[in-house]
Amino acid sequence: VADKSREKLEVDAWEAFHSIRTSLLPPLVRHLNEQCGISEAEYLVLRGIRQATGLEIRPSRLSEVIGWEMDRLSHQISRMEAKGLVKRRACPDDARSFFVGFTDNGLEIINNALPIQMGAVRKLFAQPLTDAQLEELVAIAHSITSNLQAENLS
Amino acid sequence: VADKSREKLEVDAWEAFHSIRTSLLPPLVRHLNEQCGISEAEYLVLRGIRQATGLEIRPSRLSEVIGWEMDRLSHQISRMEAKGLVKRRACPDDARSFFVGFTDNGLEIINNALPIQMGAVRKLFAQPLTDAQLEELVAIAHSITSNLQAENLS
DNA sequence: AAAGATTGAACACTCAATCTTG
DNA sequence: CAAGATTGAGTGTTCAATCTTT
Repeated sequence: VADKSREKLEVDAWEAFHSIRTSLLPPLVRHLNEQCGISEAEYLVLRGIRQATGLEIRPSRLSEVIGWEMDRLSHQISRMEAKGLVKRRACPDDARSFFVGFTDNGLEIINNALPIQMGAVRKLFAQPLTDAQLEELVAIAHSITSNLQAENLS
Repeated sequence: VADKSREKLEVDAWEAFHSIRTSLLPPLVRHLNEQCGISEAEYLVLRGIRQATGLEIRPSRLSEVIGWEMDRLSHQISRMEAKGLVKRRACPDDARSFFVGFTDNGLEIINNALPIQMGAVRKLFAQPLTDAQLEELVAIAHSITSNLQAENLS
């Protein structure tokens, strides 16, 4: 009986995790779109660049910061450059690389979007949870990512 | 000081939630692809159909079961029909609608994939967590989705 | 008009192959 | 050859518009 209830618990928790994803992300993304005029991908890239000290950053570094593969980032930067949100600037040290920086419009948009999105996350994600639940989420994520290093699905 | 630590907790928890998403899903999807030859979208649709009693189901019902909008599902069914994973069958009651069912190949694939994917989820997601943590995830999801009904980001 | 479903365009992501510079 | 980045094709997702049947 103990095994059976553990199994049900596992399935329920997995579905719970997915229900958070699927219920929370769409309204957040829609809100970002309507209030700030940018997509989630554009938001993540602009936020990543803003974390850089000099308001510009090399793509390989940016890909680490936001956890994307280079091919994904390269496509996204191209689309955003075409839209006038970011611009590429030559890199003096290494001719293979370059810097990505904001356009004036891109900087204005992300400065506007950051507090708006943070407020929305707070309202929809954090507000209904207790301190203990927030702490537990951090612990859970740590357990899962640690275990991931060890396991490899063969 | 209390407000400050609550704010940090909220940001940490939000990042923790995302780190689960971004660390767990890619290996699971890759595993599904390599072991079963299908994508995540194909898996979700096939699993949804298998939950139907008669091994076939109407699209509008399927869209509720898996939580997708109809346009997304319609595109996906078309691609899967072209690949020979599912087939459309006329619906006698209502000429606007139809039934989606498995092809022989589609049924074989999902019967093979279900236990494989469940095992992978168990190994990467559930195994490192305690019973209490799994229960907490269910409670957290419930709090968030309940709150979502009340809030609307104006 | 409402319900069930589809379509085409725009945007996003992944894979494998490629190109250039170090 | 390694590293940094790009490209093109294939797949997936969203939005708004559309079409048919009820």
